Amino acid sequence: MGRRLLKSTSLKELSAILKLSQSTVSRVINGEGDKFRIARETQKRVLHGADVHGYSANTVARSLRQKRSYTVGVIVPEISEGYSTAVLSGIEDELLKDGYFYFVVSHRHRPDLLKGYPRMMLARAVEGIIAVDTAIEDELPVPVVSVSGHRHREGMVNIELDHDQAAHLALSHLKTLGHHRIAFIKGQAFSSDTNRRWRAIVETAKALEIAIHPQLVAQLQGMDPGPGPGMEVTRQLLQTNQPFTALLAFNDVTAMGAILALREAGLSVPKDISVVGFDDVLAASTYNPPLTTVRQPLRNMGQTAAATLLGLIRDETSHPHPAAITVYPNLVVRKSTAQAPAHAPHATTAAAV
Amino acid sequence: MGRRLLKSTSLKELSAILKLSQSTVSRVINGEGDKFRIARETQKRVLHGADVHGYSANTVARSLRQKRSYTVGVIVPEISEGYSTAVLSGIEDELLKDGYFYFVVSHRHRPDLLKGYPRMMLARAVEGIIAVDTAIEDELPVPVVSVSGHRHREGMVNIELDHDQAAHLALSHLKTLGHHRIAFIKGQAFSSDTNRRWRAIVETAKALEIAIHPQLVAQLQGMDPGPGPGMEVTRQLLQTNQPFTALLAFNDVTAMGAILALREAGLSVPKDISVVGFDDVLAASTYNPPLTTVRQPLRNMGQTAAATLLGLIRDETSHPHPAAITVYPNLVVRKSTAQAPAHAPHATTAAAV
DNA sequence: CTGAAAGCGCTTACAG
DNA sequence: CTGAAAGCGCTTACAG
Repeated sequence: MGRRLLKSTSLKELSAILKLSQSTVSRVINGEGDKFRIARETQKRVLHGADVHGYSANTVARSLRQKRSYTVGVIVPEISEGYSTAVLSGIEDELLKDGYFYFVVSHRHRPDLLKGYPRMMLARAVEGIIAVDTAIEDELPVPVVSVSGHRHREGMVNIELDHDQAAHLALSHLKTLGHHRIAFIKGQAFSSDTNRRWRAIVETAKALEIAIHPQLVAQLQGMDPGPGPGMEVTRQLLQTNQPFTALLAFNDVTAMGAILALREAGLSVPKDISVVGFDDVLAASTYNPPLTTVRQPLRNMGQTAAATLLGLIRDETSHPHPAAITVYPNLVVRKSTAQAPAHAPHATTAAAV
Repeated sequence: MGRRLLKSTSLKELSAILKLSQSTVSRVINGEGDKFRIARETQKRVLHGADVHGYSANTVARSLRQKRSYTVGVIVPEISEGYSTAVLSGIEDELLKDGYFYFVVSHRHRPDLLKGYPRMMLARAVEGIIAVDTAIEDELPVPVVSVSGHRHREGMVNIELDHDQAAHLALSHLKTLGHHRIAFIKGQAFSSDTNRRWRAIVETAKALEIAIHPQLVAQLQGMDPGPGPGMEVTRQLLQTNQPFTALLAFNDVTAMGAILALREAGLSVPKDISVVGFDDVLAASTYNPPLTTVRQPLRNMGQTAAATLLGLIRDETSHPHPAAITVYPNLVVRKSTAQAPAHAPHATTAAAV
């Protein structure tokens, strides 16, 4: 008999049973009994009655009246992917312990969804939004916290990695190992980290006196969140015949794709070419070879984002908030990097390894 | 100035502007203009006005009135893990195109959360629940669809893999390659697939005349969703000194852990030992070696679960529903399996590869 | 074809 | 200390 919602006792019914007004019952249920100096005896009766009749307030009605939903929206590029899900899991930790729930939506870089989802979430009365690696264009009437967003805007705080330090970690590691000719794979244009990170690399390279050869700089194309684009672009890098002994990838998944392409060309990682990833997703440590990577504290970034958002939601007085909260990377050295070979290797004909 | 919700145009305001009643505007907005034979001209005006003033119905008010929330709850063991996220992404596909949103919670096998989350979601007025690889104990007042749940219960439908076919795919592949001594890694006791899958393996092995050696059967321990437990248990398998040439892992992540342990023991995959995984998570194809695995159509399972749940929610008359919907696996042959060696190899001292 | 009005289940000024 | 009543923003019988 298709009933939709649990037909539970209503406030009206419960107060009728208890012969009290809805106001009184409501106040007790919400823990405001003492505040309104409701007789202890009455409070006991109410609590007991609620228990016996299985009463709990209808959150939809409450939301409508209070104009609060205890719900936030989270928008991510893609749900089945290491980066977003690590952040999500941090968000969940923080939100649920404060009684908040969240909706997740993934836009997959489709412009219509990017535009529409924030509105849809707003129509769902979310009290705030967390945008993970996605730029929110519209000005929103609720606080938004973005993780790696890089769009500074009034009332929006950004959780971001210290990209300068990240670049320094990666490049000085490579320099120490004797690498001079380093190839770079930049992120797709739509990824909000792409520009910021590349700028940090350029500056750090200058500071460390590492030359960046334009022919050794490539950029990821297409929306595929898998290793495909990294593989593709590495093949192209190889075809230019510009020698290099190390490769710095935009992220771990790309690094994995690069390794695949390198191996396909008969090159060994790390013996011939060292590869450095970025993120430290779960799969990085079990990859073969295990990836040397710049670790982003993704889960922690999620927790920070959620805690910050909750703070903004609660903060009625809207002090000026920090525009950004910086988190720090660290270098995880594993097996995909090694001492530079004496001579830069050349791709041979494809050979299985 | 802590305002919580978008102070957007209300129905009242919009109808005042258009000089129409709320009823008329509401009907047009909800696509019932023709049904109520509202003049086409009027409909145009309404739609245009809504567009101009950015009106969209407050879903909280609508929910309260209709007693529907257009929201479902999804409960998963772990959010940052390949299996759940693949299913989630299928769920999202299906739900959002029908205007439903979903809450996600992950219980991490904590009994208090397993018990509490369904209730919390109910208080949030979810119209149904999808349980991914988790057994729901309580009888719920809303439809429940479970993905790999294996708890048949009144009014609950289970999306499940054809485990017999899965076992057949894996074992006959191995048999064809000449493997006779096969090691098995069963899932953790808490995973709902564990028993069902193992039973299928035992029966299929009998049918194919493949002997199962008790000493070559191990089981995953602990909650760690990563490759650790697989590695651990493979080391133990190796220590028994029982020869084997192939290993069938409970899932891909475990297979990756097993390969790590095998390599650590100086064994080559697939030359010495063939390894078969299960699931075909994203990382399986880029692993080294790329994993031969029994593919579960995870995303499709998520879509099916969502579509089924939506059907149950809509179906006022509650016909008897099928208790289970079966989906089919297929074998993805990659590089972690090969012809069995003439003699079962022995682990040597650890050697880096 | 369109509208006036009730009511979903709460919370919260306002009053006493 | 407690209650009567308004109102959150919709949808939907009911009426014409």
